[in-house]
Amino acid sequence: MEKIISKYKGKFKLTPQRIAILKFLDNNTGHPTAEDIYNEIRKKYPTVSFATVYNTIQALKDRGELSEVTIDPQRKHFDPNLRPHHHIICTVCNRIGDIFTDFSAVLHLPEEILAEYTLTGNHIDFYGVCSECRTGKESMFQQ
Amino acid sequence: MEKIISKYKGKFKLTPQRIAILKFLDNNTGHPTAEDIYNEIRKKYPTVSFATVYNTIQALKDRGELSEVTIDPQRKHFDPNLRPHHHIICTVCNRIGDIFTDFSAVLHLPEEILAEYTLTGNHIDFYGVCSECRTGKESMFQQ
DNA sequence: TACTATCTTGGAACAATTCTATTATAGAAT
DNA sequence: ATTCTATAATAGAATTGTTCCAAGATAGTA
Ligand SMILES: [Mn+2]
Ligand SMILES: [Mn+2]
Ligand SMILES: [Zn+2]
Ligand SMILES: [Zn+2]
Repeated sequence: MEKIISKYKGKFKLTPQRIAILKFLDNNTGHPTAEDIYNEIRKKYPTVSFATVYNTIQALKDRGELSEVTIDPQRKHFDPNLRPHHHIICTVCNRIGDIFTDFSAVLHLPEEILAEYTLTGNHIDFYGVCSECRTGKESMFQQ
Repeated sequence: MEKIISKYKGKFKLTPQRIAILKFLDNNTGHPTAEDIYNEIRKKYPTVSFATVYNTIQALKDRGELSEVTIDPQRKHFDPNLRPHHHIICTVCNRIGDIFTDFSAVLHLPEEILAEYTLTGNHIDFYGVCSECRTGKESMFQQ
């Protein structure tokens, strides 16, 4: 927490609302939506507005400290972890988990694709069912 | 086209609007949005409504004949090709290309992930710059 | 302590999508 | 061919997620 404050000192105004947002996002691996952030901050600052949440998200994205995760067709999720990584989505509860393996070396693309595109990156969405969602219904997911 | 009509015969009502939509989607590799479909159908049926486009999309999804591509944070794209495949997005023009390589065998996940999830699938988004977007500015993309 | 650039806020605006009530029609039954 | 009815098309309202805006508040500096 002290680290958060010192990190942003002099870079952008640290208001109580922003500090609460930064605190919530710090090491947050839950891929929260704007609404998730809003609901959390509202606990401590009941009058916080969605505009503040979106403004802060935008400020952090502009500073390259937050990324947008496009997995959920309904809403945007955000990720404070900027280390390149992949995701795994539980198809039952929709929770998004992180996978820190670099697969670039094994993702050999066909020549025709390499001829047409200059590659810059890749992102994998794995799909599965998490252990919590399997509990009590193991049989449903056994092959 | 005849094939389309016979394929749907007796399964769902073939209206002129739906036939136009099916025709547009048949073998369409352009990953159109609802608006793309609407604009195309409107050429022939100027009074077609967005509701008809969305209704038909939904009917096709329900019948498992159209899938939704969640890549663009702004809007949904649709894909009539149900064969599992991956995508490559040009980061300049945002066009979405198809990649029909199955990487499952080389995507070895860490034990802790395999312990937590029952895997069911994967989808890769590759990023790059297409040849058209490179034209005249090759230098920008050379390493 | 005062100043001001920046931030917060509520609500309006917006864009994509879904819903609703009404009218029209494809395809089946006669 | 004509009638019938379940299903589809339509216009527009409603909903949802997100962005914009104008006014008042405040963090950080002087
Ligand atoms: Mn992540
Ligand atoms: Mn595709
Ligand atoms: Zn789950
Ligand atoms: Zn391009």
